[in-house]
Amino acid sequence: MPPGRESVVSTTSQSGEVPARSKRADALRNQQTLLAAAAEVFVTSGVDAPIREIAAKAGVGMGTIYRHFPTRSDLVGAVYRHQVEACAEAGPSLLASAESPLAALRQWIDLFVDFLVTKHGLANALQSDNSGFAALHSYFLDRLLPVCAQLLDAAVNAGEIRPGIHAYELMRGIGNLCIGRDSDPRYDPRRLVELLLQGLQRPQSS
Amino acid sequence: MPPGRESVVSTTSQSGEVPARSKRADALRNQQTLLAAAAEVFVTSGVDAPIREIAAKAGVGMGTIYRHFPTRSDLVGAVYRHQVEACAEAGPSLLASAESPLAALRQWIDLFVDFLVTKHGLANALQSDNSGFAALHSYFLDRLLPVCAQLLDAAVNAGEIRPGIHAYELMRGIGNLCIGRDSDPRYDPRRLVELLLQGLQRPQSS
Amino acid sequence: MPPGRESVVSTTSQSGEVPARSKRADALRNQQTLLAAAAEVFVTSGVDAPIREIAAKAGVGMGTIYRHFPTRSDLVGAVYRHQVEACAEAGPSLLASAESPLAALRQWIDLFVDFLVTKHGLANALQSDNSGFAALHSYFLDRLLPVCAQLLDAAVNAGEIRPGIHAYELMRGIGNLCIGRDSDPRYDPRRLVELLLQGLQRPQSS
Amino acid sequence: MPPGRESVVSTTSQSGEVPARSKRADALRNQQTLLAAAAEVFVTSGVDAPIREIAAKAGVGMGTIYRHFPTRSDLVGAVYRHQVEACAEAGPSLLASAESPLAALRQWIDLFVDFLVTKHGLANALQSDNSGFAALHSYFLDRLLPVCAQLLDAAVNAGEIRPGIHAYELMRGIGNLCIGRDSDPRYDPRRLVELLLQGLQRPQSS
DNA sequence: CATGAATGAGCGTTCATTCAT
DNA sequence: GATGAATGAACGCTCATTCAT
Repeated sequence: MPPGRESVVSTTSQSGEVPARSKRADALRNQQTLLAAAAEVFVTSGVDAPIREIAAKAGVGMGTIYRHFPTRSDLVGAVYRHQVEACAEAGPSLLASAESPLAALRQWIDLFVDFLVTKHGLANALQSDNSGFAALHSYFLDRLLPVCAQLLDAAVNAGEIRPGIHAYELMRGIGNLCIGRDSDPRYDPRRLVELLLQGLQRPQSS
Repeated sequence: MPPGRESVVSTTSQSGEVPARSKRADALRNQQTLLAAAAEVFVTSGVDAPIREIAAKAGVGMGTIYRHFPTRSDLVGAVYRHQVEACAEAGPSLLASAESPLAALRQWIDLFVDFLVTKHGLANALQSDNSGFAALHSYFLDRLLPVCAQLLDAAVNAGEIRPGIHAYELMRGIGNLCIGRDSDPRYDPRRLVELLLQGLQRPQSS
Repeated sequence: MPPGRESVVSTTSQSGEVPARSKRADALRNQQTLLAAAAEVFVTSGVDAPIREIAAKAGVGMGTIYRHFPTRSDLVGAVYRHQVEACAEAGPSLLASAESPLAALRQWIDLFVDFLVTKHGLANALQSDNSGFAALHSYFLDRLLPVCAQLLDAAVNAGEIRPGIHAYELMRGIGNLCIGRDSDPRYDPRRLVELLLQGLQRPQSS
Repeated sequence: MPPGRESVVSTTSQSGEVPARSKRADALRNQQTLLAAAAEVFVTSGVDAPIREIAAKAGVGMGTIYRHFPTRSDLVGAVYRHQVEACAEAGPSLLASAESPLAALRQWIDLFVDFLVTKHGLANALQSDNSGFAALHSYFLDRLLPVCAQLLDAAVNAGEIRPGIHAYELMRGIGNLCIGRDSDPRYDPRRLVELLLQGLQRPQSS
């Protein structure tokens, strides 16, 4: 039978699984090669890069990619899963360690932006209406939205920022701000994201 | 089926038009038809709509479009030129009439956002790395950047907003915020743009 | 680039239509080339032949085929239209000229079989559940079913054959009998079709 | 292509196997599972079903199927062997028990049609020019042709039907008539097969 | 000048078949 | 032997762009 096809969400498996089948070793190595290649291609050609290109870069057949990642977003999801996880996990711990909820939020957003800006076209894909990315979109939201919401709430409760903005809106705003040809010296997403944050801060007039 | 319509040549149109300079008139009317059609198509199918679709709507051949607008962005630019002009011209007059430079800036940005959000996919196109839109990008910048910069400077000089942001960055930020599936109830670009503005007003914080 | 495709041909064109647009001439010639090529390919590779193969044989791009015949069955239909028409038109005239309705039916079926057996895979396609052939199926039925029904009715009314069989069933039966690798010496569709006819004839016991 | 692999006909099959070598038991059980799975899949997806699907249903690897049944038709043949056998064996006994050779033939054909129409796509496959089915074709013919011929001869000798049709032709005709989308209410293969039979009975007409 | 027929690169996707484990 | 991962040919289809008419 097919081993597991639990796609996007949680292949991870950090529990010390025994490789049920030695076959797995090969396949796993292959997966790694694949993910590495895909990551590389994504950087240069964006997440919309032709499957063929990724396959070529990885030195495998296209079929192999389809086998491991039936959907493009499965692939994208897998490529960035670690970073998404890291981002998600960073939320609570930042909240615990930072000197204030707002500081935590700011640091977390920094991670998030880091993530987005280094991945060519990823932010773009997050808002694409392309159905192929539906799963990816969901995955991101499912995983990160609660984290962002928690940080936001904490900052609101601490009176550091005004209420009224939803985590979804904030994340998408940040995502959008990170869209664009990488490293245009005239446009620094971070500066704009920071403005957003300052716009959220307490005392405001009109 | 093709209703056999074959046989001799066609002697072309010798109805004795004596268009003094009808050439010119014709061409102009054609352009108008074209622009109207394109505008219409852009609304429904976005600015990436197939050339064919536009040509069909206009009732002209694709070649005609290519002749008048060698590049897709030439076409898009032409279609929205009026509005871009209006936006550009509104800058100085708002500055003159508004109660403060910041108010003028805010109103101007509102116009700009209006423009972007109502044009399906336009904001998207503005940041696309698709080479076909390079000229469009330039056009927008050439025309609107100085206006925005002027408003920005005025507001800075009036002490209403902090210095340090460049008009380019602001415009692109706003442009990016306007990207997205139209009218997702959970995401309102204006709210985020407003945050950006508020972020600019703060007397300095971090 | 296209080598030379400026063959000769003339397409005759008996009605003295003025060619609305000289363009038409080219396109028409192309259509002819296309139909000829398709016909040829259909013979050797069946009506399921890859579009590419047909395009190659015709010396045109695939797009050209798609333009002229958006659907595969459009192409097949076009290729065989003449023959279908001939078959359809033969019905009434055979009925008028043959010595009896049954004789007419028999002769008509002969034409029909002629048509089917010479077209590799056509009979097959007619019963395929492949959605691409839906239109083809309809076309055949629309055109030939009434003709067959008329002949059938006449023979029934003349008391030459028993009632009870529908034209659709008969046609499909004949179509099915004509399926198969062409010219297997051990299998002659005509013989079986003739048996079918004899089975229909009047006096029958059990 | 694969050299000679004409296994189709007689893959062992003795019933009372003593699994002297447990290997054997395993392999056999495997075969059974395989055949059961294939049969099931054939019903739902036709005999052209992807190998993968069958392998999945059987819970084995595709390689295993290829080992046991190098050719698709080997598999199809194996799946339906029992029924083919039953059909083959029914011939002589029907001949012995029926009230007349013709009655026997009719009943036998009924069995044959039963067999064909209940197997999704089987009739179709029997005449397919797909090389993968060549062996299947042979197998059917080898096994059933003599039976049919015997029945036919008997009926001819009894004066019940006209001579002149060969068993091969009759069988293929019947096979063809059974091709088609299952259970189209407008087309009943049996009715046409019956016509064929009646056509054979006539004391000579045309 | 306008037209739109033609081109063909490019993409996603499927699946028979092979072969390392 | 059994497995199923890998391969890649093959196909349908779309559309930007060119160019003969």
